[in-house]
Formats: sequence, C-alpha cells, structure tokens
Amino acid sequence: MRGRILKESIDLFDKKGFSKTSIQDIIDTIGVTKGTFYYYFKSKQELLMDIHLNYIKELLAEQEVIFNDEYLSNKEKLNNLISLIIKNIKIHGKSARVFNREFRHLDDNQLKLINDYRKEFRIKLQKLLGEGIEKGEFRDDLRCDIVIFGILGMVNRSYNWYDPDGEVSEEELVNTYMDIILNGIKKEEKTALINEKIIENHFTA
Amino acid sequence: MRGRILKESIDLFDKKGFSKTSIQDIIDTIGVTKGTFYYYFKSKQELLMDIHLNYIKELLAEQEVIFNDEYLSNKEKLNNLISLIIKNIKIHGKSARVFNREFRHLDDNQLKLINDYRKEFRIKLQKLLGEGIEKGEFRDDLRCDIVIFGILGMVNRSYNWYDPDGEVSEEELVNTYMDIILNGIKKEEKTALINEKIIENHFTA
Amino acid sequence: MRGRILKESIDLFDKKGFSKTSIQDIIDTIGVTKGTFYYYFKSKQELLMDIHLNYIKELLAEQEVIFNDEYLSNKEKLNNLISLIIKNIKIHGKSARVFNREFRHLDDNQLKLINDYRKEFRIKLQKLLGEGIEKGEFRDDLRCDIVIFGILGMVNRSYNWYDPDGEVSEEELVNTYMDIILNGIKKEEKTALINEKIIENHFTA
Amino acid sequence: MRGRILKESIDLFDKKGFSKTSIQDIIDTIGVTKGTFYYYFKSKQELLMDIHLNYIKELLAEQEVIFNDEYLSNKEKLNNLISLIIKNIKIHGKSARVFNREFRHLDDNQLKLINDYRKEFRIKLQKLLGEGIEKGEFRDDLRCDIVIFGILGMVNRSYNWYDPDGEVSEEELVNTYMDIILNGIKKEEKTALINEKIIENHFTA
DNA sequence: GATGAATGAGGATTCATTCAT
DNA sequence: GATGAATGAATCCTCATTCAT
Repeated sequence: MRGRILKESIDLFDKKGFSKTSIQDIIDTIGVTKGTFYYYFKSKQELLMDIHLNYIKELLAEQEVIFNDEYLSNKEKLNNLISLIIKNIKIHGKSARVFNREFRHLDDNQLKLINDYRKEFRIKLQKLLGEGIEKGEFRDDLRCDIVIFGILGMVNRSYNWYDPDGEVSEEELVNTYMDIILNGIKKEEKTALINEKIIENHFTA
Repeated sequence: MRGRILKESIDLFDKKGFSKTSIQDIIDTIGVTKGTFYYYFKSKQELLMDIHLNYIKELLAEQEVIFNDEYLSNKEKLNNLISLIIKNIKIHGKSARVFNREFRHLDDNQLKLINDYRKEFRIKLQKLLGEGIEKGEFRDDLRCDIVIFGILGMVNRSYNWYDPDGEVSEEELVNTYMDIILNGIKKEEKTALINEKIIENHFTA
Repeated sequence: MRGRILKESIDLFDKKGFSKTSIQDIIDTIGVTKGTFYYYFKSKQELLMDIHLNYIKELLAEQEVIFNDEYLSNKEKLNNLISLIIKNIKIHGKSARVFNREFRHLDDNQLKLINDYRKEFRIKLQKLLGEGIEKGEFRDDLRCDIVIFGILGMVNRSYNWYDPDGEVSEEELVNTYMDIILNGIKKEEKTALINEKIIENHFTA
Repeated sequence: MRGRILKESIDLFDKKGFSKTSIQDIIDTIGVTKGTFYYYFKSKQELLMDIHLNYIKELLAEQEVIFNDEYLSNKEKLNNLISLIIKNIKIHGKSARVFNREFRHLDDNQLKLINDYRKEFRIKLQKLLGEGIEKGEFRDDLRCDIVIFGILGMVNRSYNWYDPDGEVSEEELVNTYMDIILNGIKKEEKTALINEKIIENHFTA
C-alpha cells in the first residue's frame, strides 16, 4: 500500500504539481480512504520528503558505484554519470521532476537535509573533475564549481524536454552532451590560434 | 499602484512560491486592502500571467536587438545573448525565477501563449547557431536543437545558484560559459595532435 | 441618465436576477462609472424600490381609470382589467417580472409599503367582484378573496410563459381567461341537472 | 446529517431567499462547521439542485399514482391533482416556494433538467384535459395549453398566500378552485338560455 | 489495517459603497 | 454632474488533518 501511494503521488505531483494535488486526488486514484493515507504517512509533506529521500539516496548510491570503479578514467566516469542521469529520465523522470520542482514545499529542516544530499552529489562531481584535472584529462584554467553547475544545468534540464521514446536516442543525447562538454561547439579555428602561439613560442624559445 | 503590486508579488513569489503566497501576504506587504488588489488584477492567476508576459516580452525585445546588430558575428551574438541572460540575473533574477518555476500555475490558454514565446526565443537561438554553422563559425556535426537546449539549461540554471554580488563576477561567469560552450573542458590533447602536425609541417616545410 | 439607469437595470434584473446583477453590470451596459450611479441612486436597493414604485403606481392608476368608467358593467370592468394585465406584458413585462420576483430584496419598510399597494390593487378587484355579485352578474356562493387570488394567480402567471409575439394573440388569451373565469371548462352536463330541476319545478308548479 | 442540512436549508431559503442565505447561516442553524456542509454537498448550488430534484420527483411520482388510477374519471383526476397540490402546501410548502422562486440560481444544465421535469408535469395535465375533452367531460373549444397554464397559475399561487392553518380549510379551497375551473364565476344567466332550449326541446319532443 | 464523518483554519474572490478630485 | 481609486466586510469554497469505530 505504502508503495502504491508513493507511486501514484509521484505521478500526480509530476502531472499537476504538489500544491494542486490534494490528498483526495491521491486516494481517489488508488481507491482507498483518507484514513489509509494517514496510516502510512504522517502528512502530505512527509510524503513529499519521502519521495525526495528515495530519489536522492538512490542517485547517490548509483553515483557511488561509478566513482568506485577503479578501472575507469575520470573522463569515462564523467561520461557514465551523465549517462546515468539521462537514462534515469525513462525510469525515474517523474521523481526527478518532482525532486527538482517541489523542494520548496519542504520545511526548513527537511530542505536542509535534502540540500546536503544535493550538495554531496555536486561536490563529488567537482572532485571527479578536480582529479581529472590533476591527471591532465581536463583543462586546469576553469573554476570547477562553475563548470559542474554548468554541466548539471545542461544535463538536468533534459528532464523537462527530452522524450526518451522520441527520435533522439539516449546514447546520442549522452554523446552529444559529452562532446559539447569536452570539445565545445567551435569549429576548430583555434588550431590557427594555437598555431600562432606555438610558432611564436618557437621563435621566443 | 499596479506597479507596486507587481513588484511586491514578484518578490514574494520568488521568496515563498506562488501557491504559498496569499493575496493577504501581498496586500499586507504593500499596506492596502483586498479590494485594491482586485481593482488592478482580475485574479491571482492573471497577476502571474502579467509577470510572465512582462518578463518574456522584454527578454525577446532584448534578444531582437542583439540579433539585428549586423556588425556582430554569430559567435559574438551568442556571447552577447549569454551575457544578456547572466546580467539579467541581477536586474530581473526574481522575475526570471518566477518565470521558470511557476508557469505550472497558469491555465492552459495562458500556458500555450507563454510557451509560444518561450519557443520563439529558443528557435531564434537555433537559427543563430545554424547560420553560424553555415558561416563556419561552429561545428556542423551536432544537432542544433540539442545544443541549444544544453546551452540554455547551462545558462538558465545560474538563476538558481549564482549570486551576482558574490566572488565570481558576471564577466567571469559569461566567459567561463562561453569557453565551455565553444571549447569544452578537455585538456587540449588535440593540441598535441595539432602540435605534431605543425611540427610535422615544420619539417616538411 | 436616471431614466437610462432605470431602464437598463430592469432589463438586467429581469434577465439575470437582482442579486446576480452587480452595479458594475449596470454601469458597464450604460457606459458610465460608479460615481454616476450613486449620484442618482442612494443604493442598489433604492433603485429596486424605485422600479417597484413606478410599476405598482402606474398599474394602480390604470386600474383606477377602468374602475371609474361608469358606462361599464362589472363584468366588463373585470374583462378590461384582465386585458390591462395581459397587454402590460408586452409593454411592462420586464418590470412586472422584476416586481413579482425581487420584492424579497427590499427591506422591511419598503416591503410594507409595496405590499400595501399590492393589497390595494387586490382589494379593489374584490370590491369589483362584490358589487358584481350584488348586481347579479356573478355567483354569490364563492369567497371573494379566494376567487380574486385565483384569478390573479391565473393571469399574472402569464408573465412567465406568455410570448406576446407568439401564435396566441393577446385578445385570444384575454378571452380564454375570461371564458374560463366566467364559465369554467366543464362541458355543460349541468344542463341535465338544471333540466331535472326545471322538470321538477314543472311538476311542483 | 445530509437530511438535516436539506431541511434547514429549505427553511432558510424559504424565509430569506437563496442568495441572502449564506452557508454560514445554514451551518450555524445546525451547529456544525463548514467542512461538514461541503462533505455532503459539492456547492451551495448543488444543494439547491437537490432540493429541486427531491421536490419535483416526488410531485411527479404522486401525479403518476393519480394518473394510473383507472377507477377515476378525468374530472376526478383533475380534482385529485389540485387537491394534491393544495395539500402539499402544508407538507411541502417551503420546498414548493423554493422550487418556484429560486430556480433562477441553477446553472444552465441544471435548469434544463428541472424544466424538463416541470414540463413533464404540465404535459401530463394537458393530456388529462385532452382525454377528458374526448370523453365529453370538458369543453372542446379552448386551447388545452392555455387552460392548463391558467389552472396551474391559479393553484400554484396559493403557495404564496394560503395558510393551511387559517380559516379556510384545504377542502374548501380545493372545492372553490374546482368550482371556478369547472363552472366559472358567472351567475347562471345561461340557465335562461338553457331553459329556453329545454322548453324548445319540450315542444319539439 | 482501514473507514469516513467531521473539523476549522485559511484562501480567493465579489461587490456595494465612499470620497477626494 | 461625473470620475474611478480604494475600501472592507461578506461569501463561497478547499483541504490537510483528526478520531471514534
């Protein structure tokens, strides 16, 4: 029962939003009564917190697995993490949207906890980037935090427009994002620039 | 009066969210009575729609100016547009957040209109990218739509974390984003490649 | 102006009812502002009272004319009064409906006054009937008050269903009502009864 | 509870009118809270609709019983139906008045349904009259629809003035109405006419 | 485990009316 | 005569939550 309530709530919160979904909506969908809901959840807010916790904890666990895989380079880990997020859309898109939209309805304590988890996820990514820089996989002249915020913004936004059953496959999306992130969209005129610098260096050297 | 209501509403909607802000909250902040609110706005929803329209229309107008500047390359236009969005945070950050968070509370007709405007902004960016590709400013092997969604995701997300008065200046943020978008974060291993080619050329020269 | 407000109010009160018609509705129809309305009428209720007074006073005046016509028999007067009411539908149907439906929105004092006028109209009819009885024009075995209530109910009801521009002419309606009132709808089997009495009389004679 | 709300609402709607009776008035009378009201009724309007439906459905059911009594002549059925309406005053006078006054507050769909029922009641009476005419019980030179409208107007109006506990008994009222409807109020000058015919018949016999 | 009647605080909205200009 | 901004009380309605059974 608890599971069904969670599942249907996520559906409704995703479809109508938290504040526009009433307990009545939820129990009507399932076909039980108010008492039943309050037997399993102390309040509507606690239900929302539950959804948040389930989501972020699972995400962190999956992140952890990728992190601890010692056979992967940092670039590969980054790739896998982006892949993880994108492939989550199909499986957990609803939860993800609820997670990213409705946190405002948590109370201060709940929000604090969720934000800590959220930060944990982000910090780990920053660490990944930092280590990658040290290993020479990534450029060292950009602020890690901004870069990670940018990457997350880019990738997370797909929850709001990407249709996993549409014409763009998950692989293509992941590859495109990785390509942008790693190489940018500029036509390689930089070759010329670099060229000049190199030549210059040649002379000054 | 109308203007004051708009201003304070945006403040409150940004701070507490649309559904948790009551008309009472708004009028208490301003120090008028309910009747006054309803003299200027037909409903809470219409107020929200007003905020949305003001925001998107101004944004489109500013986009238009940049677009029509014939002295700029497409890359420069892209740079200016990103700069426009980032610098908007300071001036219109609240409206922007309300715009990006609360559209769900509009009714179907209102949402349709807003989404049309939203799309217009995005499509213009895609056209900018497309033309840039034709002119050889950008790579031609990536889907324009995905790229633009990615860029917008990256940039728009800053509304939620970037503090214009913090340690990172607006210019640095814009430059970082432009750099990532244009060049990616990968260490120039391709430099090596290019280097080699150059050296090779040296020799063959 | 005052006249226009009265006219449009009657229209709206008839169409939508008193309580569902707002001052705003009225002034919007006319194209003036609230101040104008309150310049001519102290309150919405006073406007309603005005409508009531205009209606009942004119009706009483017209009743008076018929009453004082010494060339008419009481039956003819009754006929003319019914005709008056029916023909009023075309001219004053809206006022009449407002008068008969919305008096509940007057306050106690206003209602008292209106009810006195209403009663005056009814009592005059009863007097007409009473005199007719004395003169042998009408039966003397029925309670005058009930009869008049009945006649008024029958006739006034037409305000709610009769369409003066429909297939039944005003004359036909008046004649039908007069016929029912005077003769009833029974097939003259009473002839037989009377017959018997007559025959009996024959014998006893 | 639902029943109590219905009962007290009818009382209040009769006494003060629908629009001047607030939900607060209703629940104060009963001594419950607003939530209770809305647990049983979706809206004030739905409550009104309920009252209308209860009233007209019961009336139609009772009409049906009289209609289907094959031992009664049409005249007797008409008499019983009028008696039904009059005797209803004591039992259902309040509902009846609400039914006849407040239908304007129903929405279009509700009104359509109620008017269909209303028409059903009227059409049945017309059929009764029509059959009576064929059987020779009633005159055949009057329009059935006008006659029925007239009778209903006469009888229904009593809801607004008749006091079942006053000096006129229900039987007397029914008999008076039936007498007017069947025989009219004219002094039998027609007797003379009939007389002459009879005498004439005597001679020709 | 589950029911569902009852609560009551809170919220959006309406509207007749006033009044300074 | 006329305006229209501002009032504020009243009203309908929603909904998370409780609790006796």
